[in-house]
Amino acid sequence: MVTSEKPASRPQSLCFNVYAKDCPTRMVLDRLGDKWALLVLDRLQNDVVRFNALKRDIHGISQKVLSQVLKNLERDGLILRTAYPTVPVTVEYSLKPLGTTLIEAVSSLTHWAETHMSEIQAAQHLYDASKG
Amino acid sequence: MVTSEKPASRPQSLCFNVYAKDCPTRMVLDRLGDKWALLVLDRLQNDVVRFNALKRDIHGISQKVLSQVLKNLERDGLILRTAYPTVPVTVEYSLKPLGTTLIEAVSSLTHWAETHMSEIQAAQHLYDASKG
DNA sequence: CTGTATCCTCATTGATACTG
DNA sequence: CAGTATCAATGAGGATACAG
Repeated sequence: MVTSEKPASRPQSLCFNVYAKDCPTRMVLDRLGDKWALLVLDRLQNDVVRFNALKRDIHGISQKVLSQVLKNLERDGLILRTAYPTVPVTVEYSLKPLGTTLIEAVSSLTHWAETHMSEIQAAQHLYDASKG
Repeated sequence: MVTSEKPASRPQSLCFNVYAKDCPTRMVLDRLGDKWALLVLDRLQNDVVRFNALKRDIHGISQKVLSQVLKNLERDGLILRTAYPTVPVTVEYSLKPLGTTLIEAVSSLTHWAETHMSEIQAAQHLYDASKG
């Protein structure tokens, strides 16, 4: 796609180049865009949790999606997967330090959400009322 | 779905109840999950921009998606749409204060991304090498 | 210029069944 | 218990054409 080029006049506030596919911002947002990933990270924040416990706690997630999410998070170095050779096998997931720092960064966003949610809802009602 | 109930032992770090559909965190993440919305907000951070300028600057976005995104952001009270009755019509989009605060909150995430991206990539390479 | 409408494709997801 | 495999359905998103 685009390799560089954006209106040159203003500072690159979000990212060196938000249009580049390899932009860090894009990647983090993709990760957050996965609505389940963050719930998994959150659930692991203070606990070591097994696969089925995650599935049970994060209500609504399917087995397939959970295993996908876990694989991605593990690949990113955010969580640790530990398998014990019991019968049947036991697998535990836990947060790595990198995952911990991400959760901490995210909390500023959640704080924003809690603070401004009422404003957003008010704006939505206003908008809906005026537009039909 | 689930109305309450989650392992009660640990603090509700992310949200009062991440399983509830009306959880603020969910909503903000949904908004961020829309990969284009943030690019639009970013582009508006210091400028007032017209529709086609946005379309041109945010390379790869389609007309349809751009208009959807703009409508959502306007509905949320994050941006302001101003139409001038010229011929042909002129429409300008700008950031409202609420949108500005969101962008600021997001910047902590982008900072995390820039700081830790190399660690993630290293982890990915390690993972790919070990798993084939 | 600023959109809306339509069609179409492709990726994500859920459900289900099966394996080590 | 902890996944993988397969299939069907749903919907987001692109391309294109058209309208105010």
